[in-house]
Amino acid sequence: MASKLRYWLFKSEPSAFSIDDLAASPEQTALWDGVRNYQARNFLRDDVALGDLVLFYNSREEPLGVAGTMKIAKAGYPDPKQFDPSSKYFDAKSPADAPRWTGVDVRLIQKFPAVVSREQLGADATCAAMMVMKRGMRLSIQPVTREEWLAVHKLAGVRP
DNA sequence: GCCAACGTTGGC
DNA sequence: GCCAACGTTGGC
Repeated sequence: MASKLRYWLFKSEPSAFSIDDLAASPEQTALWDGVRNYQARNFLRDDVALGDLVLFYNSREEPLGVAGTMKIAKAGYPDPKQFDPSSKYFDAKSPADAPRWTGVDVRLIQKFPAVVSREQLGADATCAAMMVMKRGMRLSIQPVTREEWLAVHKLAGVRP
């Protein structure tokens, strides 16, 4: 029996990895790596499952907001960058036989016609309650509800 | 660029 | 195991 589909929000700085970068990736699929926060890692490792649906959120750089959607193409596996000394995400303390950090593969579903801004999100009763709208909530991998998923699509003017 | 909020580190 | 110092996140 299939497990219940979950909904998530992943943050990325567009200058590091944008939704256009994802669209330009082979098969519009890429490794979501570099998560170095334990709570976010636990979500990636334990809860994010194949087929789950994800909001792509532009963090720290304009245009802030939800740029589009993607789905999980491969569930959690060791983030290779933790073993790459040339990477800023290298972690010398991560044991090779028990990797500390997890990545997942994501595949583009759609880029929204325009980024759904924080102003739009804040003006919507459903979206305003999302974790990402809370001040000081820094978690880069967040669960969202089905209602929030649908409300963001309504604001974007597209079908889920 | 500012600064508040948060997570991690390290001395004790 | 506490907690101050420090580094990072992230909106403004």
